[in-house]
This record gives sequence, C-alpha cells and structure tokens, in this order.
Amino acid sequence: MSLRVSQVAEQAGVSPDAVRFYEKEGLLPQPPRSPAGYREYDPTVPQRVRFIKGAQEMGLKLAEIGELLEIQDRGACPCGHTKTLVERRIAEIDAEMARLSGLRVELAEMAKLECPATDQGDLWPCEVTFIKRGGERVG
Amino acid sequence: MSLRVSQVAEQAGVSPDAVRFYEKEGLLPQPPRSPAGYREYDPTVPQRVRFIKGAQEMGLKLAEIGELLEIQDRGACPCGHTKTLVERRIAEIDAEMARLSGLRVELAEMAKLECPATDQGDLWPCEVTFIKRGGERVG
DNA sequence: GTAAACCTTGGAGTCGACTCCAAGGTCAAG
DNA sequence: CTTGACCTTGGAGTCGACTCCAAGGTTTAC
Repeated sequence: MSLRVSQVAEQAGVSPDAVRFYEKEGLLPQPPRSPAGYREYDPTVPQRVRFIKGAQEMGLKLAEIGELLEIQDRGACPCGHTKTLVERRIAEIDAEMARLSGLRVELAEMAKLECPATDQGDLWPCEVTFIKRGGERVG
Repeated sequence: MSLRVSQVAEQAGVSPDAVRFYEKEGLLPQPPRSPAGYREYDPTVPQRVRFIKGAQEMGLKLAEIGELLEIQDRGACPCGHTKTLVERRIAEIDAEMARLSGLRVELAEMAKLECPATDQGDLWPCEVTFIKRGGERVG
C-alpha cells in the first residue's frame, strides 16, 4: 500500500507542507500519483524523511543533506563526502563553543555587576561595560 | 561639528545602511538635518552604535537592545532589566553549549566510521547511523 | 446527499538584520 | 561646468526552512 502525504508526514514527525517542500527542493523523489493526482508514497519514504531530520539535527543544511542523498541515490558511496561534511560541521561546532564559552564568561561577569552609585558620568555599569567593549573593538 | 551618516558608520565599524536601519528601528534618535536634508549626527552617536554592536555580540537581539536603550534614554536605571536579559541569555548559552557538546560527540563518532563492506543492506554506515537516529526519535 | 477531512497548486508571509537598487539631489575639486 | 563622491527615499532582495492561504477537487462516513 502507498502512503499519502499526511501519512508520510505523521510517520516522520513533520508537517505535510514540509514533505511537499522537501520534494520541491529535490530531497524527495517525485512520487507516482493516483488518478486524482494525489501523491502515492512508497512506505520507505518516511525513513528518508527521518534521515533528513536526523541529519538536520546534526546541524547540516538541507542543501548539504540534498548532496548526500543525491550521491546515495546515484549508488556511489558517500562516506568520504559525508566525512568532509561532518568534519566541517565539527570544526564549526568547536568554533561556536569557543565563542559561546568566552561570551558566557563575559556575561556572567556582567550579571554580577551592581547598580548603585555610578561613577562614570551618566552611564550604568552594564552599559559602561558594553560601551567599553565597543570602544575597544573599534578604536 | 556634526557627523554624516558614513562617518558615523565608519567610526562604529558598520555600514551607512546599517546606521539608517538602526534609526528606522528606533535604536538611534532621528538626528537634525542640514538644509539639504543630510543627517547631522552628534559625535556621541558612534559610541551608541558601538554599544549596539557590543550588545549584539553578546547575543542580544536588536529588539532587546532597543528596550535597553529606551529605558536608558528615559533616565531609568536599566540594570535590573539588563540583568534579566543577560541571565536569560546565559541560560540560552548553557543550553546551546550542552546541545553542541552532545552533538559533537555523535559527529566525532560518525567521522570515525569506515566505509567498506556494508552489512546493512544498501545503506552506508554513516547513513545507517543517521537513519537509526531518525527511527529512534520517531518510533 | 452532504459534510468533514483530506488532497492539489501557486504564491505570499515569517523571522532577523541587514544589503542593494533606482532615481534623484548636493557638494567639493579641477 | 562637469565629474565623482557623497546624500536622500522607498522598496525589493537575501538566507533558511518552512508555514499559511485561497480556491478548488476527492474521498469517506453517515
């Protein structure tokens, strides 16, 4: 039996619109249609959609996932390519974590600051911190 | 002396378009105009723009920065509010770092996988990993 | 036979922070 | 007096991954 778009969507945990969107973007093959024009999906399609969601949760973009699927569909082993993608993503994650960790320190320091008795003109401690940062960056 | 939009932009390290955009969004006051209609900025404005950039690098959204500036402009001490914003952002950062760190582990494991001799039908190890993840999530 | 719940399409709207464009006005230098 | 570098405005375009809509056709249940 074939599946309708909303059944695929439900089984994969996405919206029917998303399924149609993936098809439009070339991530899902165009399925055969019923006489009335309804999409009739192969029962393996929800798995493919879950693959998309899984890869997406790994931080890959739809375009990248599309690349992977395309290579896979052509029957070539995409592992090398996948590895490149994955390693690039790991590097991005490392960079982002370093950035966030530095940021966290600065924010935590900022959150410790107290308000009363400003000695910096008409600026408050937190704002002074912000502005000093801006000044450092540029000047 | 007053500054023109591109001078403000240069001193703050942004584009003239960005300066006009901030004005449109209410983050910068509408400056007086020259007879020809040119914006004539107070020399403190680049500092305000750097404040915006600084806060932005902290991960605050323009709308939030706008809130801060508005309170500041009204003469009220925004420290409590700033603190709320900053603490919220810290919580977000912690959540994001936890997510990324888990992700990194999974990706690193994936990158270690080797290609040859698939024993899982017509899927490659990396894809199997992806799909299994999808399957776990949903089923 | 009719109402609800699906399906189809194309196209617009969303968020965020801009950027880019066109079509014109202004100003300093040579 | 012209060239070129600025300025003005409003509005459209960008990226990403959808969501929502209208206006119609179909299928299913009662």
